[in-house]
Amino acid sequence: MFELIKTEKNARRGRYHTPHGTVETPVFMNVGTQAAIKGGLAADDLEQIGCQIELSNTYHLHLRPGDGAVGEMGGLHKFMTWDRPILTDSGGFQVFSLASLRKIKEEGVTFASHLDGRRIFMGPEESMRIQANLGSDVAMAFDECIENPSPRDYVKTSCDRTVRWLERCKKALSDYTSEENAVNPGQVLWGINQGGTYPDLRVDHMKAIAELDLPGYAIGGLAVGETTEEMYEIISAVEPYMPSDRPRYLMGVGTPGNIIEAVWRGVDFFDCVMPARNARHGHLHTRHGRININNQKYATDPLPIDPECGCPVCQRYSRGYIRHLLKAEEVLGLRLCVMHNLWFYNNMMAEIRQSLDAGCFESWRNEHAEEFDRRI
RNA sequence: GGGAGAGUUCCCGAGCGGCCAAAGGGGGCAGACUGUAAAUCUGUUGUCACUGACUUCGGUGGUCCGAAUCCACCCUCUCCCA
Repeated sequence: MFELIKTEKNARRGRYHTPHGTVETPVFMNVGTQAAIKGGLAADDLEQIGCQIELSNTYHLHLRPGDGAVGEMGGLHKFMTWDRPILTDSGGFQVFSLASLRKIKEEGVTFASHLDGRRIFMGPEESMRIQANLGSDVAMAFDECIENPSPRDYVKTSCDRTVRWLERCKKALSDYTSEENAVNPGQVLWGINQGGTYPDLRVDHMKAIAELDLPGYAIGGLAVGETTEEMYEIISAVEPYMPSDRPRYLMGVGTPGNIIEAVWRGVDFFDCVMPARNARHGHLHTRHGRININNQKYATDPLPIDPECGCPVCQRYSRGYIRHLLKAEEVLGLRLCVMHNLWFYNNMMAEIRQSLDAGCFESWRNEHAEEFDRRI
């Protein structure tokens, strides 16, 4: 259930209730695809970096260790000892990212497992079954994330199918969660909007899925090839048709600036692999822009990653030391960098919420949106 | 003291007369990354007045139109025999 607390133009300050607690929005979901944050962060670390909600993946956990195994262990929350909210992505993104390994039909998608090549069939029912076994608080609809740009005809065909898939998802999940031994009976389904870069197809699709009256809606299929400007235009085009009393989730986005701009346009939930992946590659966020800690100039720099940062890493370690750890391929280097970047993202969201509470988000945005994305 | 082998660009290492500023690794430097097949991938790595020129393959001479590659001597290292 979603509570809209306050708005500032299109931007929204809200609160989302799940069986595992409440999420203050706007929020960034920390990505743990295989039930782990890459870079060696443990559940305690997630608490330390201010993570409210974690995201895991249906396709990856189905392959390994198997959703049946996770179900037997009592579901994802118990499995990873994280008793706060979890959202699972449906496998729809893998239809895009593993495009060379899959075939789409009306019933669903056949993948050649990226691990061993064996045939994996996943349709709406399979995705819901898996997510029910995982027991996340929010299950995402099984969709096709369409690459941009794609031909209009193809996008239309795919969108129509995604609506039919969504109906099947809704039916299946409600069956599975009402089973006596359901891992998480309070699990809900969020729908996903598609439509490529065509505003009219986006709007048509959004209207169609809104009719299913789901407890949340996402915009998918963005940040997959189009320009940033196109992405913002699509968000603005779709937003008026998203139910205002339901959470809105922009999937897979993005840079700090992208997130700020999307909040400004009315989005509540975000997730992105960038802060963690970039961190592993030495690209770290500061309040004045992004640095590459691998650069020679940081070799003997005694300052923390960001002197203005309040994260545990910046209270203790120098740029010179962290650079050395990365160069020497010590896992500690990855861990410290990931902790810093995720703390930066979660803290940024906290600042956004504070400025919304105070009614000054617009000026906060004007001050920070561009600067956060700068490379320095 | 006698014999055998080796010395290549930051390192290891290929090359054995022209197509060699010199393969391939490593390391260095830089870039990309947006619902994670990503601790991955890409570029670059002698100098400069850079679509060309110059210097370089232990040293010094030499052969040849042309040498990292062939010859002579020298230096250094490794191994074997005394």
